[in-house]
Amino acid sequence: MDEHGGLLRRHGLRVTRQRERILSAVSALGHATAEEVSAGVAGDGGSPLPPSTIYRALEAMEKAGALRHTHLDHRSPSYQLADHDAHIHLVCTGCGSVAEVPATIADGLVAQIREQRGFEAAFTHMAVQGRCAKCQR
Amino acid sequence: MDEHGGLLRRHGLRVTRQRERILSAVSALGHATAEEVSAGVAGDGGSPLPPSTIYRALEAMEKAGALRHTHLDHRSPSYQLADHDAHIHLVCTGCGSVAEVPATIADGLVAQIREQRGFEAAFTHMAVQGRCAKCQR
DNA sequence: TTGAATGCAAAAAATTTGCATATTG
DNA sequence: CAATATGCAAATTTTTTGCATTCAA
Repeated sequence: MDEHGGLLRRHGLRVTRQRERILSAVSALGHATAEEVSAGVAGDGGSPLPPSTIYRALEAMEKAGALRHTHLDHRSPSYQLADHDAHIHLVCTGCGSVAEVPATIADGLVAQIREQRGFEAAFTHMAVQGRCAKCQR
Repeated sequence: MDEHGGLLRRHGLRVTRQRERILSAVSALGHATAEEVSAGVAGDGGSPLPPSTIYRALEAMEKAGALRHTHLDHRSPSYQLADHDAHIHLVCTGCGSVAEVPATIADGLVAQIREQRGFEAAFTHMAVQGRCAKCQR
């Protein structure tokens, strides 16, 4: 459960209890905003973390390459572990659920955009809005 | 230049000078955040608009269907005219430029996601991060 | 006239910064 | 020990709300 120390070390970051708790929260939630991380660590038994610690830790871990972020909904950035397989988020506008599909599904489209525009698109971790099967009924 | 009155009327909204100015700014900029709209209307000769007016007008116009929004960068929502052709934004992480490609380019991918997941994806107006041709060099 | 829209001021959220202290490597 | 990270408080920034007034239909 708490072998996030290795992840931190591997990315050249210091291993602190706060960052391990933050990583645990992100890992447990799959993807989380600063606020969700805050709520997450609040529920792990330890004392709550000040916003500055959370914001700075997320930023540092992202810069170091341990985390990535996208915008799933219409607000704050959501962070995930970076070593998670590359994928696309399917965000349902009906129920808010978030499913994932391997990013490779977009390979054809990426190639097409590259040929037509010379633009190298990164479909990794991106969010696509839509309606899930359940909400279409 | 200012026939946005029709657009407002068509969507069941009242035609006010403020909303016309806001629509002009959005239209001129192509896509704009609340802050950019604020700057835009400040530069049109008229008096500046208070934030509440801008936020409420954008929200009302979006709800009425005259505007749409996406998240181009890592912050606020960017609004556009809804009658703009459906398209995908190619946002360059290098220079920040935003290009557009017709949404139909993703038809194949949309079909694939529908078949595999039953998820009806709306690629319309979405943002895709990447590197433009210029920034790849 | 009457409901919708505005303007202003103030409140609430969300994010960032400065700095002294504590901690990791 | 030196560099990093933390905690706390306060400052910014961004967005929302209440309410009296104005305006479009």
